[in-house]
Amino acid sequence: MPQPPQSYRELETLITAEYATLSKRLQQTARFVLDHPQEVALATVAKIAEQADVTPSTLIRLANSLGFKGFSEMQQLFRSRLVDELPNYTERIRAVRSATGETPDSTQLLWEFADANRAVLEQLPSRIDPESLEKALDIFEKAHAIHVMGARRSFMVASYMTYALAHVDKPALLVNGLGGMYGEQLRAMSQHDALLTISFSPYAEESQKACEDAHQRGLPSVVITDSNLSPLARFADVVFVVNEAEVKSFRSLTASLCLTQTLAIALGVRQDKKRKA
Amino acid sequence: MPQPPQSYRELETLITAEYATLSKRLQQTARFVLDHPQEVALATVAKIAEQADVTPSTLIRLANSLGFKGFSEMQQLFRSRLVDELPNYTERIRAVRSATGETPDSTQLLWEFADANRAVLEQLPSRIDPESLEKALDIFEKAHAIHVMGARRSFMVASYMTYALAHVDKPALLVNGLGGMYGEQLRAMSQHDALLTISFSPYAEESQKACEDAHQRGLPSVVITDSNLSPLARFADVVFVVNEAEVKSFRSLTASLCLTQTLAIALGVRQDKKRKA
DNA sequence: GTATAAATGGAATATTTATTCCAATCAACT
DNA sequence: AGTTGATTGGAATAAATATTCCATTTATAC
Repeated sequence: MPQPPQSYRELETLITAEYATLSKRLQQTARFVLDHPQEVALATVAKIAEQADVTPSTLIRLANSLGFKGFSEMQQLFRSRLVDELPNYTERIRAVRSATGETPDSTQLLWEFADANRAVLEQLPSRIDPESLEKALDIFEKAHAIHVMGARRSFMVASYMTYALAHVDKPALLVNGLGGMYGEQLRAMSQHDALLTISFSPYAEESQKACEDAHQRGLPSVVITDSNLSPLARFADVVFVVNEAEVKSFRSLTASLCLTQTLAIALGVRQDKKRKA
Repeated sequence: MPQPPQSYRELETLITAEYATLSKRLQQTARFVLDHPQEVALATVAKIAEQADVTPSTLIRLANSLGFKGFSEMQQLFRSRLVDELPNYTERIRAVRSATGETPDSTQLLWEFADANRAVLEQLPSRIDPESLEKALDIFEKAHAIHVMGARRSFMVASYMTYALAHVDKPALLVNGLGGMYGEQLRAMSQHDALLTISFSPYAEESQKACEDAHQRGLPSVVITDSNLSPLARFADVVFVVNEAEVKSFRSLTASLCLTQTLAIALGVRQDKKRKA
């Protein structure tokens, strides 16, 4: 291997090509460096090795087996990539936009979506009331099981929440309406459970119904929606209002997802603490 | 000078403010570091000193006189600037974090998630190859119907994509494995269809199988995954590698969602154009 | 199963890089 | 011009970081 790559892109290609011929540890390492180029660019061998869960020697060996004289030489390529790619974000959007004129070509769309979602995420945490967060977590913690309801566009968020809750060992049930059994699934909620409903305009009939149902039966209920005036708001014990991004009249769900993810993991953290105590 | 700046922006302000009070050599050095932040982030003291036409000691002295313990500490700020473009934001996170007792853990988590996802979205568009985007759209446009496959964590993305495609009038089928019928659903793909698979480590068996299946039957196939070395990559006609955010070992799906959303809507735009023509 | 080669981890070492310190220089004031 | 105090350069030292080497483990072939 006398000819080391001269650019990051060449390096990427080389690693992909040679991957199969590498040993187990070297594969693990190769994979890590490709997946965390930023880390590799700036950290020390020891730090990177620790994060990749290998020994420093292995990193050196990887560099050597790719034709470099040592790790430092390889690191240079990762650094050059950082510098080359350093984008002034808004400038690049403008560049993409003007280069394509009026036509909404796919790359420009991608920039716009990414930017819109990014902006939404920037605002989200300061717009969520910390007390509401804690209150919602109280409800979830006390509940035996959490039923999660979301129809149409919101279904995805509900399904993700159910998945995440399961991963922090919280019994969670997705109200999916399979076989037209929304009613049956809702009736299955016990007095010790809680309901989380995600619903955006135009608020699906089923979601409203679920929320009202829980309210009448005295079940604790948390709602994620898009306005304080949402029909679901008045039935809930805790309401989260999230502002979603919109591009070309397509609304995204990034903020809601970020919030549900936080709820799930914060719940996990709480449960952990409680168990230890 | 007991309080060193915590972010690049703060540093910038401090240097500007203190500039007049600095000695001649220190002014020269300060000017250089502000004008060549990239250089300062990556080079060694000796190299920077040479370029700035001062001695290494001077650089150390500058760092010290700005409140840093040493040059390395100051360099960290230049590096962080290289990595994330919005020092304002990370500064706010640090503020939330350091306000001990006042802020509940859940709020801090929310800030961290929002930030991690934001950072990912910032990088996404420049890491997605425009050609791949166009190629994927070609495939989708030609396909009679698009089958969307995603298991476990990726299920949500698949389900969203199916929803979005339906909304741009593209026939889409979610391979959901309901009733254990993955095999049956996959066999139902016709020669004129296409497959979109979303899969992340640890790659679900079913997703790998779906992808391989399509490959063997000669169906066009697009994959969204987390590494060039993903087992699904070699079976696909187009591969999108997305870097997802990770907080407390919980991975998010923001980037994948943003990409799928873009694909769906870009497809919608294309179809619109074609219809008009 | 045993022998042989390849791969691995980790401590020892070499190298690079940052920092300190002091003598020399420069500037300000008497 | 001479004295004092701050500033500067550069060599000496300390710290950090990368690399090498070898004993041990793991895989491979017989």
